[in-house]
Amino acid sequence: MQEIVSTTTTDTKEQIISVAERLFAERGFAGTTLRTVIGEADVNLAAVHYHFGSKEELFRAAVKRFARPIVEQELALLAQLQEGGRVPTVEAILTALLTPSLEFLAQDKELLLVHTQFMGRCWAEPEPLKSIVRDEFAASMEAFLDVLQRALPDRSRSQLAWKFNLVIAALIRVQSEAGQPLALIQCTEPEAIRSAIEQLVKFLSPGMRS
Amino acid sequence: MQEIVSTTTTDTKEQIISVAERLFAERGFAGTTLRTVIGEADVNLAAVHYHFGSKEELFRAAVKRFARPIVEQELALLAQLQEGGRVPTVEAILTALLTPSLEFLAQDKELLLVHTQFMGRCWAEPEPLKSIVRDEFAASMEAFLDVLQRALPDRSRSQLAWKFNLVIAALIRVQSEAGQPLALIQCTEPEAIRSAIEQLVKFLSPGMRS
DNA sequence: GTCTATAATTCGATAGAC
DNA sequence: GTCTATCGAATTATAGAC
Repeated sequence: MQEIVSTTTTDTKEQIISVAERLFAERGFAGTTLRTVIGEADVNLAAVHYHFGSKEELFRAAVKRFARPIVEQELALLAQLQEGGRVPTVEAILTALLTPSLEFLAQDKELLLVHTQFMGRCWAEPEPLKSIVRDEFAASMEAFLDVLQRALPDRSRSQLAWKFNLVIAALIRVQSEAGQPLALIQCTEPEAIRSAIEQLVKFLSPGMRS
Repeated sequence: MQEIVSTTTTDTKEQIISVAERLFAERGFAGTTLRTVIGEADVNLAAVHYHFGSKEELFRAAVKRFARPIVEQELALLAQLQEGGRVPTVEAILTALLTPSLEFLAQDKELLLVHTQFMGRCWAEPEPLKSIVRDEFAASMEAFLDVLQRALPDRSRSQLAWKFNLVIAALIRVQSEAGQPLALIQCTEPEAIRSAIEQLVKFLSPGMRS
């Protein structure tokens, strides 16, 4: 549908989202002012309202832009695991869940840290912002929970739900702390990311079965 | 040192902290205005600045008031585990870490949910607020990491550190989600809290050893 | 210690020219 | 689509009477 007309996306709208994403990640929604956004994005204040309508809609646009490719890849990996009606292992399911968030955007090292921190902080936002994030990932979350239920049929749905919740918590924590002194993810080299995913899966899998 | 002179603490300073704590928990620091605080606390705006000096100092006061008894009990439980030079099990260490945060304030059901959500959101606050929280728990965190190192002497310090980080993440998540539909903690009955701690320890312990 | 009143600033949003 | 200019409201913080 879209043609590649330039190597770098310097469109005003995308530029605003990129800066807002980073500031939301660092300071949260309420702690970020539109004036800071336009200052760093080098655009006019009125442009924000022209393109997005409001600060909250800008937040929604930022969430959608970074969430969609991740959810897409999560569901693709999950479908791949279930080809031919197979029931995947817990390890395979968790790997499919964690990989897109941590690896997908690793092409750009700076971007990965921004995105991971943005996602980490998104889950801590108060309503109605949290719902924006939750809704965007809802389809993927339900699909993973369904597959987990089939991999562990003798566990109750409610038990699987809160354990799954802790997996998400671990993912968010790893993302939030990325780059800090004693964090699991120290650098964004593809090899280091894959190693981190592997260690995370080893940490979490036994608990899912306990 | 202190005498019990009244059944309820209606002191202005304590009243302000109590309301601020709840609002910080629900909306975060930047999302909470002093005017909302004084409105619900039914005190004057100037009283906040008289007692605390600034909004940030009010936050610091709130963090200290709820963190100190928790840290105190954490360290007491840890010392108790090590009596006679024993090396505790991983399960015992994790139980000592999780219990005070989840159980200590369970005498007052409403207060427990406020405190757990406050602590959960504190860790998502941007600097310099996050450092206030981290500093308050630093002594306890280091002590637990030291004991874990003795319980698992063949693990590297850095590996223990990020795994310990995930334990904290699980605790924070359980606290943040407390009371919500599919959360581990649905009610604040002492029995339910203890059961939740037990399940959490079972979930996390195998991962610590993996 | 508590209050009223207000300073000084900053916020999100909008109007209207180009 | 982008800009300047500004509105109206909300913010933290302070001054000064009681």
